[in-house]
Amino acid sequence: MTEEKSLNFIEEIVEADLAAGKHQTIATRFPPEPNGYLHLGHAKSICLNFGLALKYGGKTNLRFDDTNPVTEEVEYVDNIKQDVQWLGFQWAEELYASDYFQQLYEFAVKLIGKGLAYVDDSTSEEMAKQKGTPTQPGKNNNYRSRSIEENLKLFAEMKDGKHPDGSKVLRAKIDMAHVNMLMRDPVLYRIKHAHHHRTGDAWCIYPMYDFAHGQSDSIEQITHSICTLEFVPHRELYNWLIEKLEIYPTKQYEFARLNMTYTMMSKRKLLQLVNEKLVNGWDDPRMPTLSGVRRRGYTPEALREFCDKIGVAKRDNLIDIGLLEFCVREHLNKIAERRMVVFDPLKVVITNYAEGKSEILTSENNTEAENGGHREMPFSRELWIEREDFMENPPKKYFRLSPGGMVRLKSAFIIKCEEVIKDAQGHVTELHCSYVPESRSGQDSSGLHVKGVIHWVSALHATEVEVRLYDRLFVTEDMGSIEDDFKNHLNPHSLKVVNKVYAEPALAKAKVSDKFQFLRMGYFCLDPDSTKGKLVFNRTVTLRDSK
RNA sequence: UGUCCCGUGGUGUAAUGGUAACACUGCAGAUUUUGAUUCUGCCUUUCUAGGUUCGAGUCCUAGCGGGACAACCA
Repeated sequence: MTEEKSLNFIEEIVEADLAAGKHQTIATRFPPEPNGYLHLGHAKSICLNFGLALKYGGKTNLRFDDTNPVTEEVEYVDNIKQDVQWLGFQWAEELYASDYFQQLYEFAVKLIGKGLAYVDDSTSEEMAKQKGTPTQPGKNNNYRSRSIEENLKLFAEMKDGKHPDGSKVLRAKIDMAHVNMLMRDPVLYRIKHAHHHRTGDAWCIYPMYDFAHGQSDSIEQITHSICTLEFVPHRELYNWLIEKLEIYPTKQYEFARLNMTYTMMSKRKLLQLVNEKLVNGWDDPRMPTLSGVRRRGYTPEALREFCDKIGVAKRDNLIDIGLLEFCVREHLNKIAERRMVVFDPLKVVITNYAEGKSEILTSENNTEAENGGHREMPFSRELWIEREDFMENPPKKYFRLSPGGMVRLKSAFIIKCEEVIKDAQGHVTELHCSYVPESRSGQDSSGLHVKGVIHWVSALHATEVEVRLYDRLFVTEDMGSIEDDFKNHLNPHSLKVVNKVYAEPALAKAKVSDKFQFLRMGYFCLDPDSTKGKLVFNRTVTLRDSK
């Protein structure tokens, strides 16, 4: 196979490194902080990191960046692991930055010993003031000139719990006038008398991101440490620490994070939606979380295809959510069995069909699938059709049912509308139709040609289900550009529940997360809220509509 | 009035000094027992100005535009 696909800029770097013999094999890592659920932006990162290792024969570690015990929880750890596996990837090792706390502590001592770190007693307000601004240099304070011995002693005291939260920090001693704000003596360690989900109460000082992430990369001998663009300014510090600590020189590379129309990827804001009950949990099918889209009915295959299609580059982007939906439809079209379900029922009585009679017809499950097979559908005198599939005064290009008009009932017969029954208000309540017995699907000898084909369900055999119709979570296309509260942009119609939807009997056998195409209505999957008495289906995505 | 990153159709992404292309979207048509799928066609592109070069989307300079950076968050 000679499929030629151009490389993204990171693949080019990897290939160049491999070609130059810089590495024999590569190692990447996916480093989530366990303070929330994974979302579509993480999917991009996961596909990139794991994809690279798969493509070039390396390995990928799953490493939890758990250096802030106050926001992190095991619940998140468990769900993150589940999401990564669901997406279809397996990590080489499951690791935690907290595994390295002792090592990190020793790194800090080494830095102090080299005169490259000091204990600062300033408050965070004072430190902010001394730091300057992007256009003004910062100032040194008196703590900066403490002796190595004093720093060593004080840092040990911090570790031993002799000082309260916020009273002291350990800072790198770099340059308070540096043009890069991150190089103006960044905080390395802070005191937090907090219980950690893994290390318990063993520590009361915790390293900051900049003193944990790069060091963890280095300890694991990660060859390519890939992160998003907001970490570009951190790279200088990342390299400085590796150099001063004299440890394995991992290289950091940055790519542009995923942004999508009508949604939002901020973990902090997603948490807010959950906490304020504006959605029904992290796995609400409207959420851009992996657990949300999974419950919605998206498939890992579709997500991986999507990540492949959006590419990897360094410029800011806003991906049309329609592209994700395209990928979802593309996959579901191949794998989802078809079923007939009537959402807004209108009764049809077949006047020339014997009362009490019924017969079994068959319909293909999926003509797109290799061995899609068939299912049985009962047909009888009284049927439900979609109210929308009948019009009393149809426009020219309408080719469904109208008075005196004919239509094909999918996988069944051609019927003709003979009489429209209305109530006192003039509301259509029922249609009386005749059917053409020799037009039966597969053995049609009627010679009739009708353009319209509609779905239907036998009223006698229908099973009642609930359907949840989802729309975009936000009404604003670019949520990154708003200046007011993001909650002002929530779509009030993002969820519409339709009860009493009539489904063909074959659907009653559905199991949770089973995926179907409801003919002409969209793709649906069975929600875990379903009970024996009542099945609940989520609309994953509509069908393309070119009406 | 700083430093860094980035500017290619409507949206993404390619083209690695040699004919600007692929996908999505949109529009038009064909096929269709799903107005789906499938198929065909069309619309629409290198931020600006200089420079290097036989030749620049690509290299250089400047400008313009967008983004990032002043958490004891990651």
